[in-house]
Amino acid sequence: MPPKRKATVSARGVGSAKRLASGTATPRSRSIGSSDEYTEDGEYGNGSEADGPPPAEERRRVSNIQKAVKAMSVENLKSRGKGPTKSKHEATASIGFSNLSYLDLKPDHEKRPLWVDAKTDKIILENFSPFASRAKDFLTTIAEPLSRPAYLHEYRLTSNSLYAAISVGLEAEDIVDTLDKFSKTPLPEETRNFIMNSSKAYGKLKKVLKNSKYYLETPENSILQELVQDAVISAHLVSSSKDIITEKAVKKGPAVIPGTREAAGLIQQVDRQNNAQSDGGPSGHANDAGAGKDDEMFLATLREEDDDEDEDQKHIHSVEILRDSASLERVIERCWEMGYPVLEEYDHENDEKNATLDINTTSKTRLRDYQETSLRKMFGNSRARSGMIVLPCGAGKTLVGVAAACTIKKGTLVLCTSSMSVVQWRQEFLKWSNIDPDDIAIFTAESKQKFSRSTGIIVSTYSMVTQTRSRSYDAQKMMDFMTEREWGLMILDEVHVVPASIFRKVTGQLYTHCKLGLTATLLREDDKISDLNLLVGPKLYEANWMELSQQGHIATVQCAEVWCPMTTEFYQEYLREKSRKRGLLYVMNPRKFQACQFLIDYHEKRGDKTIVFSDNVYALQSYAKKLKKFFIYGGTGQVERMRVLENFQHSEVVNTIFLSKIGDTSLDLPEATCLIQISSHYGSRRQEAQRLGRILRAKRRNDEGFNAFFYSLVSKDTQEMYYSAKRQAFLVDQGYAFKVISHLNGIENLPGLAYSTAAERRELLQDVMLQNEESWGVEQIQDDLFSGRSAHPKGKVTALAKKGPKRTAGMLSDLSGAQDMAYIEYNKSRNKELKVQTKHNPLFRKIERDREKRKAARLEQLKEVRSMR
DNA sequence: TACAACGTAA
DNA sequence: CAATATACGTTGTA
Repeated sequence: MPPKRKATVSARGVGSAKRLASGTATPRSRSIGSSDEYTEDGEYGNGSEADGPPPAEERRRVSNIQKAVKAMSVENLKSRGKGPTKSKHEATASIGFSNLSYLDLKPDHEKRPLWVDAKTDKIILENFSPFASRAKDFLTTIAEPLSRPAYLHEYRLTSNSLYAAISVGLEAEDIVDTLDKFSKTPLPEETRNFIMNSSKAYGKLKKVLKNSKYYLETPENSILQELVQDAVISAHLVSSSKDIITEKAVKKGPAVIPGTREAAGLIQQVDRQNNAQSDGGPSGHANDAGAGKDDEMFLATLREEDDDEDEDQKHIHSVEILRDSASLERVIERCWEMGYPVLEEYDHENDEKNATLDINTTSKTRLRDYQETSLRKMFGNSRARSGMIVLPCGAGKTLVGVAAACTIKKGTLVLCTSSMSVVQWRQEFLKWSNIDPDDIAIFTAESKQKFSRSTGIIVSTYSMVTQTRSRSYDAQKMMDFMTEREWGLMILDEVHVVPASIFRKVTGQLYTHCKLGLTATLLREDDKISDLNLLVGPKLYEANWMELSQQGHIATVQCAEVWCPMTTEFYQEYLREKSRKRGLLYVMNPRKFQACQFLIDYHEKRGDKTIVFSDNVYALQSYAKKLKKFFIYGGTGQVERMRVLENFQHSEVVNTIFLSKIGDTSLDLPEATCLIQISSHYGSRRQEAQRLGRILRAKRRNDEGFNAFFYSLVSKDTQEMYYSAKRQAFLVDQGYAFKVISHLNGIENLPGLAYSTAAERRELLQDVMLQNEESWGVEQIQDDLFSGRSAHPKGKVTALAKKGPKRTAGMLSDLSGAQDMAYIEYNKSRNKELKVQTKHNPLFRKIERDREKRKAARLEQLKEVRSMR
């Protein structure tokens, strides 16, 4: 049995955060309140550097990388191993890898691109090696990419990644041999054993759906015997059928993915199989200078695979699992623990029971290389394998989904996060495939269609499917329709949301043979991301952002972090304030506002379309109002939203809009080319990546020398610095370099620069400081009004009560105030005022509700404690 | 339109 | 360190 290893998808952030912290790329001043950087008059402390990438910064970055590379050299490693403990520690900390000095180098190590560290199962790739591109293809197949910046890439071998490799058709021996070939040192024994042992049982155990029942299936009876003995597993099996069912196996042929060149008859069958393995990188290998004997040998190794038409697979043994999602999940998890990863495969070609859907990609549809590669991983051996495909925003995830559906040709279910993307998915299906519009239906609150024929596609949202409360009649009808049939494929858009407690129910509620998860950011800040392995399947493919942008599939982005010093007044208050208000202070920092104004002006003059993001609604509104730009946030009505977006895309006048986190996901604005972040949610890596994604599909990306811009405005010497480092971790792993700009050239000369006098700044500060208290005051007033009113009988309160809400509304618009007040401002109509008389104020109802909830929870706990005694 | 319920963050 | 508090966003239903 292989040693137990925890799947490590969620661990990726840890390493990168450490790397960032320990520095090298951009030196950061983290010293909150260090007075040497902060000058009294609020001027920029080190304003000597020029606009754009400061050369000094750049040089330091490069030299740091060279240092890191040097640190990996033989001499260094050898000497360090014998050196004092302290330097050993330094080495480990500064690069983030463990000491490799105990390894013996092969004589021709310089040509070989890999370091393999047996202790951490990490593999380090020297991306500057002539063989790097080949090694990369291989590594993405067998290991998890942890980080892929410019020079040193980091991968990790996990049981999960090996399992993915084996299920694509590689064999353990091939992996070991090839790894050894690329490695600078002889492959460590532990690593060799790990690969051989853990892959022994891989691909042997499958979860299959037959007649709306789930089974565990394997060709090796002994495995099943062992599993049935296990207490956990047997508890979740259908008790009546604990006996093992044995059947004859069915033979199958290879699959063809529509939309590929091969489907168009351009490539021979034989070549295809080789390509599937060796052509992993979209770049191809034509530009490999160092191609030589080694290459030939390497390619030969890879070609050998795939003749695993196993003759011994004559019988299949299976047991039935209980149907609820918890049981399914537990059984699969337990099998993993016992060393038998469960594969979910769908033999769609031989499925006679479910009707075949008439769908194909249109003749014009051509998949890009990387899309093809990802699909090959899914349809590796003529069956459809469940799993996840990770592609950056704007890289055509939808097309991958459509192509997958076209390959399986069975009833398909698409689940997305919002009803907006539901409509988009349907449009994409109609665009890329020849599906009959009658066969593709939408299931949302507004529209509950069905397809008329025996099978088809339904697009819906997660919340629609996982509704716990009562449903409308139509919705219930529709759910019944969906739960009682078997689906060939379920596409899970934005799959990173699935592990949430509610959404994970979908996998148990709906019968699907195969699941495909799509996402750009396989990240959550909690530890639930690894649950996806059990819920949908392994990660089949993850694209490299840098490579896609080099090939022009997504825009090239210049990322910059603009350091804005706090003004004296603001910083004093910042130091004094606790917690909540601090955030407001560093967002409203006048220097930040000026930087924002300057950048907007600069990019408008260049003809860019700019989006400004702010999480804080107060800041959003005051920035936008001061700069006279449009803004959209949660409280903005649907009509207003559409109007602003329409104008932004097509009008020459509207070149800048402000968005709250409403714009983080599923907003398609191909016009946008520049992005400024003024406030963001703590250290959310996912948010950062998704915001960057807004400009990746820029229409103009293929123009000569085109660059999109991504700015993060950060108030210097505040907590923001720390968060911003965390946020960037993911993008840095993807290879993005953040430049630090500490002075914007020419900002002093910008006409109409806001807050340029101390008086103005003081006024702003007062507004900001008042903001919280006033909003508190308003609450008090409402409380008074509310309690006063409710004391009176309904009819009597007329004039006085009517004045109440109006007065608060007036105060609010003056202060452009607290977030909760959006409600009042939008409810100025007479109707509302009358309603307020009879109804409790929503704010207080909510508070009351929450209080009750907490009380109930406490009582519940008390009861539990008592019953335990 | 209001409400309820939920997700996402450190 | 965990559970909690919080603000903002979303959805579907009445």
